[in-house]
Amino acid sequence: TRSEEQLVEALTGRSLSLPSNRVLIDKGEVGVVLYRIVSGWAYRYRSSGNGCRQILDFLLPGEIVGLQAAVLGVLDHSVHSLTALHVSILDARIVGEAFRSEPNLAMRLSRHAAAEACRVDELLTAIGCFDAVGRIAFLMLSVYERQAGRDEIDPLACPFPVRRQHLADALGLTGAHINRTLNRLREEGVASINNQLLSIRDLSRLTELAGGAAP
Amino acid sequence: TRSEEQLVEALTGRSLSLPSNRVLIDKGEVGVVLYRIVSGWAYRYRSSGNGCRQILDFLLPGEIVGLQAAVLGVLDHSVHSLTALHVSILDARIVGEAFRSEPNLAMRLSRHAAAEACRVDELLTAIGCFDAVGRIAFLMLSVYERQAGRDEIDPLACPFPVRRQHLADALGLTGAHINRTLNRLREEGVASINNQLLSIRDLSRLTELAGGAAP
DNA sequence: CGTGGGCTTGATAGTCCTCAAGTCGGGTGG
DNA sequence: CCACCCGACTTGAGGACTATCAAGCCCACG
Repeated sequence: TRSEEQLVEALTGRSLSLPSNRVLIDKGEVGVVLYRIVSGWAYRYRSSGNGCRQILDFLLPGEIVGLQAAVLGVLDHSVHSLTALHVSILDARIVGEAFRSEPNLAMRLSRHAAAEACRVDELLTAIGCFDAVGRIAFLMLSVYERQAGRDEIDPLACPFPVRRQHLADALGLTGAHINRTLNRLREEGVASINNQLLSIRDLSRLTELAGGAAP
Repeated sequence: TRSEEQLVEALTGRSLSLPSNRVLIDKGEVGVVLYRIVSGWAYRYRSSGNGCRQILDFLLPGEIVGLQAAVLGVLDHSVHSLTALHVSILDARIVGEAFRSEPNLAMRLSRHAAAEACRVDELLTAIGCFDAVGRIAFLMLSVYERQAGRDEIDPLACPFPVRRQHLADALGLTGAHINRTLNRLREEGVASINNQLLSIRDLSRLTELAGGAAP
């Protein structure tokens, strides 16, 4: 991993800061750069002809943005900043180089891509199989567990900078209905979102609503 | 690619035949084998706690099954045969070997995985953004274009061995509603499914219904 | 203090689901 | 060869869930 570090450093560019709600990558861009999120959240989405957009995944600090573009050549989705965002810029050639001379690094990148694909599979399953309550419960759990896997997170104060409209676009619902459903979850003492913080009051109940399957 | 072939052949096992509607891989299996579809169709799906399943992707001849398991270690979804199926068996170590000594092969496998992920992104977008007509139109187009990209396909007789229930499970609808919507598409002269064959009568209309975006 | 964006809430309508019964075709056993 | 049977497909009526549209609220911000 010594030479890996050298490779990464050689192809690491400057960093970039962005306010919230800005374009990081636009659909169709050719994949010449990769980003690594230093701080802040982003999300990737597709827009779909009829003016509606579908959020495919949320991207948290530490994650790589634009891997698909580096492998396939072009990106089929866009990426926006969700919060203020700070990213470091990598040269996309790092992927080709990794495959050529750093198999372990290439393997790790592939694993990252596979994990990302896995999350999309889960989201698709949630949308296809659950009603509004189940979908929201699923997303809450997913976001919570992703963060808890890295840091120590208080279930009653888990960072959750996702707006109603983002939830709606991610879960195939409308903002109005997201709101109603959120109210129900709060009234029933399951979970609530306040001031960009998620409070999980009844984890087992939330898990049950989300389909029981702990990813 | 000479040595690639050697590697592939060295790790290619027997082949396997399966009737329709059988388990090829079960969720949770450790990824020690890969399959390459010689003939027939399969689909991969997740089941979701409440007894419902979500089909994530259809797998056509020539495609690889179980890549994710080979990269991540375990599989988070199951794979069933849709029609009678004939597959050849590969040793999953081929993936590790490819990364270690055949960068081009590894790259190609990664591209395959990325294309698969891309299809899931599209399906998720269709389910999140379209109503029943749009979703069905999307799936018809997707399946047609995947086949037309490989073989010469008659738009009026495109192989489509997908049952109502499969459509329902893939598109987040019920079999009954799939049927009604299929009737509407047929009556309006857009497309119809008969005897496992898809007939596209009005391609531009179908494309429009599917969101206009030609993948 | 005005403004704008996000949040809330209500009434209405539409899409889609549920449940159930009935049809059709192909395969099986007598 | 025919009766039977089963799975897949159809179709209908009623109801549940969610979208739509619109209005009002609230806070942060200029």
